[in-house]
Amino acid sequence: MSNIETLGATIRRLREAREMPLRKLAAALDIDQSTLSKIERNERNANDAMIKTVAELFGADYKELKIKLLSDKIAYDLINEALSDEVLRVAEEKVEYFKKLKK
Amino acid sequence: MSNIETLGATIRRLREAREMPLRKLAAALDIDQSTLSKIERNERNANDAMIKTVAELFGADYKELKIKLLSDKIAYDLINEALSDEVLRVAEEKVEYFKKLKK
DNA sequence: TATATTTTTGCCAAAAATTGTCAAGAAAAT
DNA sequence: ATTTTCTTGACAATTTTTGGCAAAAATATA
Repeated sequence: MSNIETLGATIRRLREAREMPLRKLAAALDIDQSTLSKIERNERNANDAMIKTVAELFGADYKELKIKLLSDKIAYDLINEALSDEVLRVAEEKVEYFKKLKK
Repeated sequence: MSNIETLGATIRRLREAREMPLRKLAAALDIDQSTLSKIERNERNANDAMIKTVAELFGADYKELKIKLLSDKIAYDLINEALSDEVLRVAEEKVEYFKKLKK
């Protein structure tokens, strides 16, 4: 299974599989339907509360949604960046290093 | 050589090696000295123009500074995130995939 | 110690980015 | 053709980021 699917595409896929209209999911998420439309097309950001609700509602894995939410953001920032590989490698080192420091 | 050093620490190290006061480097970067102080302690973000100037001024590698700038930001966002490893792995896949699409 | 210099801090206002909402139009389904 | 769903663009409200001042704190120098 591919992890490349964006969070927006994932939400849309889950929603359409249940033949649920935007309007209804938007209501469940307590946002305007236009906002949800944009989220599904990756023009707006979802947030933690939203993916939690989506996970519960559709029996999806919250962690997978979270990974998509965060990786979308990073990928978007790096898409036009020539040094993206090194950036991610160094970021990984830093995260590991600073997590250890915290303990 | 470790890549874990933050951009702020790097700038400070380069500056102090030349015994240059904050005030002077701040002037060269066209920002307030208090802002530079915060940048060196990673309380504020530097930007591309700033690292370009720093690279020229100190004969440092612009690309390395850029990598630090971007990786600092990502690492900071992920430091409190349990799923950081997966997030970075997926982000890498996405960047690769979407870069190909662009071509 | 006193003085000068450098660095840090807190605060504020301006600018930029994000968010939420509405209403109208386009697309799709019936 | 009518109804329903989805998309788009615009707007204000809110939040976040930025830049700069001015005073306090820290450091260096005489």
